[in-house]
Amino acid sequence: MPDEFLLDEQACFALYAASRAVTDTYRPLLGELGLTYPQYLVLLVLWESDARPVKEIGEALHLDYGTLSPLLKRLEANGLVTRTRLPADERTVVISLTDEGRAARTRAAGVPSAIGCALGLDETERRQLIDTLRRLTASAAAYSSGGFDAQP
Amino acid sequence: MPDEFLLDEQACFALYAASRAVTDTYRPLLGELGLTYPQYLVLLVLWESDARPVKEIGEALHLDYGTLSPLLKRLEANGLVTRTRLPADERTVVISLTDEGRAARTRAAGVPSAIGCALGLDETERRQLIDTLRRLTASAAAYSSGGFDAQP
DNA sequence: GACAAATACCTTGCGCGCGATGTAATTGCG
DNA sequence: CGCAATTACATCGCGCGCAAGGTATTTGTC
Repeated sequence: MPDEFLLDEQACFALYAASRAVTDTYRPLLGELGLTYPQYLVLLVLWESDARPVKEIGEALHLDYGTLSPLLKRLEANGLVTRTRLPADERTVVISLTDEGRAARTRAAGVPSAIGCALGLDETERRQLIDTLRRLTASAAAYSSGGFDAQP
Repeated sequence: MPDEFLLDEQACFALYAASRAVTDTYRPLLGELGLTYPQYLVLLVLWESDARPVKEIGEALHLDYGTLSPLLKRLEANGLVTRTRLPADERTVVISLTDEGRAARTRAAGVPSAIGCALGLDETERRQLIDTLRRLTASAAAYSSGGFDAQP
């Protein structure tokens, strides 16, 4: 049996390395738009459906307020989104795209295909990778908050 | 054709989310040992072969000096490694395990299997995931520094 | 209608991760 | 040999990512 501690045997390290390699690939592309990868993810969420409370963005991206609050302030400072308190509930802050935020989608038109090309996976592999990663994420999340595959 | 900008269609986001979910799973386990996940990775490298220059550790983990230098100082401050300049070449700093650093391997004995369980993948899936991620990482790295699958 | 609990968000602190810049030691080249 | 280029590492600044603690608003309960 191979050593459990061997770096190259570990799916976790492959995941960790791959994730950073992908971010590296995004960096020059998004840099031209003045965006980081997490900021781009927030825009993806808003391009799907605009004017969403911070909570919903956090749920979509699995990010908490501690990460999102300053990130959204930077997006606001860069003129891509606005932050408005909901009159019906003064606790919730709704994030909306500005004209420039919507225009950024056009400017980013080439990004998904460029990345798709850089990853070098065919459609079958891509589908299967997404499927495996989603089950892995769900399994890890269940383990982290429950001990095993238990209900809350 | 589905919207290229859809979050759930993107392998990159699945990767990003999975990577953080895995780190979340490690955190409580490594927290008991006073380690972070990147620090644990450095120890994995040293447990494989001790007394390595910073450069080699960086190559193994795909991390640069800007990340490693302060991280290794923290490991030193916590008594797990020593940092010694090589007499033959005063530029290179060799990182070596202390007794406590070697003992940490025993204390971490249960970590790999606990994580393996948390991920919920069978051996076939695990192998294939590692293989796909490695090819993806290599492809992304080639793209990032060369334009396409070119030689250096 | 008062008040405790819950909710939505913000701030602080710390550890990465990476680009940019700096420094000392070594190598290579004429 | 002399000196420029290279190498190995350190430092700084900034943006995450997350835990912990704080504030303001709303909801639920009596």
